[in-house]
Amino acid sequence: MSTAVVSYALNGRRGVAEVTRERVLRVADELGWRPATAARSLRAGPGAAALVAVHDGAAGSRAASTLDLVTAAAEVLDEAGVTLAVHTASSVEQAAHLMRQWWAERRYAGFVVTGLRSDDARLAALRHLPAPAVMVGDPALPAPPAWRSVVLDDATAFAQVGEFLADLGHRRVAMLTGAEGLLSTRRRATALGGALNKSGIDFEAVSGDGVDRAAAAVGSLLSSGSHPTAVVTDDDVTAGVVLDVARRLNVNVPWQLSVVAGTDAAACRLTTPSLTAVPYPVERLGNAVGHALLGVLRADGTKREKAPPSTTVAAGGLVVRGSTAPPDPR
Amino acid sequence: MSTAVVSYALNGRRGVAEVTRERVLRVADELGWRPATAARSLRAGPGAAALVAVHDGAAGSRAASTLDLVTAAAEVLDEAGVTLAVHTASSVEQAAHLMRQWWAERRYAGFVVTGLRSDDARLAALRHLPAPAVMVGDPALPAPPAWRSVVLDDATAFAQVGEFLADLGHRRVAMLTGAEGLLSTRRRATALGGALNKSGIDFEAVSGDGVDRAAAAVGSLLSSGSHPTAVVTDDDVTAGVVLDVARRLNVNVPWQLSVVAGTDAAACRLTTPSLTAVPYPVERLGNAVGHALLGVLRADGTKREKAPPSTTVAAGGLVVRGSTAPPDPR
DNA sequence: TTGAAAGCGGTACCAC
DNA sequence: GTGGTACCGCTTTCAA
Repeated sequence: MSTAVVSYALNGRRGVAEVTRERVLRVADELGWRPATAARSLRAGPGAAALVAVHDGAAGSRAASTLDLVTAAAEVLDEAGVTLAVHTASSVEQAAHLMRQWWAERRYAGFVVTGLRSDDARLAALRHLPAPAVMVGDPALPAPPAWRSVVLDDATAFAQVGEFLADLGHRRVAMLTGAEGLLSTRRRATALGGALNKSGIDFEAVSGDGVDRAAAAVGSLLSSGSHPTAVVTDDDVTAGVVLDVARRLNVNVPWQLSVVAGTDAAACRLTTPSLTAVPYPVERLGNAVGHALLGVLRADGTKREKAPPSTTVAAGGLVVRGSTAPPDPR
Repeated sequence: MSTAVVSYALNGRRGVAEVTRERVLRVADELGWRPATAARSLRAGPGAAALVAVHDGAAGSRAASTLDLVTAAAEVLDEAGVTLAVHTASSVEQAAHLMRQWWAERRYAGFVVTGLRSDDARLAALRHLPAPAVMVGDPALPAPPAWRSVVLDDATAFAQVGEFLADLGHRRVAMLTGAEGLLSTRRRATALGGALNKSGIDFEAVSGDGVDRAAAAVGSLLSSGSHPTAVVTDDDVTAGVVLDVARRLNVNVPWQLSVVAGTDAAACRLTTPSLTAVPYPVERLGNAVGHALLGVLRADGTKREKAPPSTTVAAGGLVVRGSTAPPDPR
């Protein structure tokens, strides 16, 4: 039997007698044989994509959820025979460098980019390649056709937080934003501030990048004479810090201070009081990333499909728990 | 100029005129050319390794540190031109399956395995391949020569915790262990229990697998008439839960209850009181993994080197913070 | 329906 | 020191 027959049989192409096919499949299985990725790639191009996680602390607590995202994406990708690898880089620049290099080496067929920042070196790098890419979390920017975005609609959710706090009667609200350059945290602050200003409520955004700085910021916020009656954070860890600082300063949560975590996580249910939080639908986000990636990889290989360049994943309604209440009239 | 000359020049082999070499390198650089991974792999075999993280919750808070580990390992590996990819699997069995498949596809040259469990399917799978592998965190088991281990000596650290608590005067100590099958948590409990028993101190290990169960366990532990005066956890998140439950039950930490986190993390410094913790030297662990991986990959390619099959990384001395004190004589 | 053969992009051996 | 060439393992075209 010739190699061509085997190849046909294994790849499910027609033109092989059913008996022959079965025999081939059986033997391959018995031998535990699988086609070598390298040989296959040499001919057809790489069949895998990569996500280079920037691991410099600015990503904050979202580092953990990267693996959740990938797991969810892999669920979708596995069925299509695509694998998604995760790598880490210690800076945005290094991430850009790695992607450039790996693209030149034809190691990966495309990339997934998370945690976009303003002036992101990765964007510039990818644009020049040009490699298929999926941008996760942030609104679609003017992008080459080989890109697709998966947008997390947390702006709506944060606006809702603003309305919620307004309805409770809060008049002064502060947000502890995440890392400086992170696009998502700025977008969240804008949405929250917009909703609050519309109700004529005082809003202030304070940099809470990193737990230590967050702790310091909350400290000075609460020590001032008339401090805000509600604090919204960018992530769950920072919200925990707020609770702790408040407790230390004898500020009662939720009566003297309401706290909202910008990203829900298991830990939010376990604090005292438990944390009201904006859902973070990693799983749906991951699935969407999987589909977007398949689209962008296929579109590149065959004809340009007219797929929507962007999918929006709703964050969902605020999960109200014990850390929010009407402000104490004092 | 022929392809052979180019290949020689780029790979730094001798037998090429210096002028020629420089010209080749310069042109390659200008063109942004890099050898295709697939073509290279086809001849020389894969040049990358993979870590398949089991992502089923049992890994607990250590999920986040996987990326730290990989980052530290990559630092070492980059210089040798080896890349380490991370993938996730939803169970030990799936991880084993993926490694088997990827080995058959000659996609990766070796694997890194973390979070070993008793009766681990990954061990059996890898043993049958046989693929070069680095086992992280647990003591060396009877292993094929293509394996190497990076051992975290947390047993010593946990024994030290026992002595520390004994010296403080505690007479009843409990440990909240992590996921059932996890080898490391069992080893830690054994070391702690051994040290305590030697001092004639009452020791009890309770399953605290998952935050909810941990909370419940601490609750019932503290509600009983004469509860332990010290609790040791397997990780930092669980320690946070202990603090919270204690606070809710009006058990004063550290005077009525001392708490020790089994794995130090940034969060341990920020609780009130801050958490006494066993250091978790991810970075050193990662570097060791990098070196071990290089060793095991090279040993496979060329001659069998007589490198030590196992590297031990000390956890280091207990970091004493505010959550531990002599027990209240009541 | 099957077999033979040409690449894919490098590396390494061989003469020159 | 340099150029020609076989080969890595698979896919695919073309003839039989």
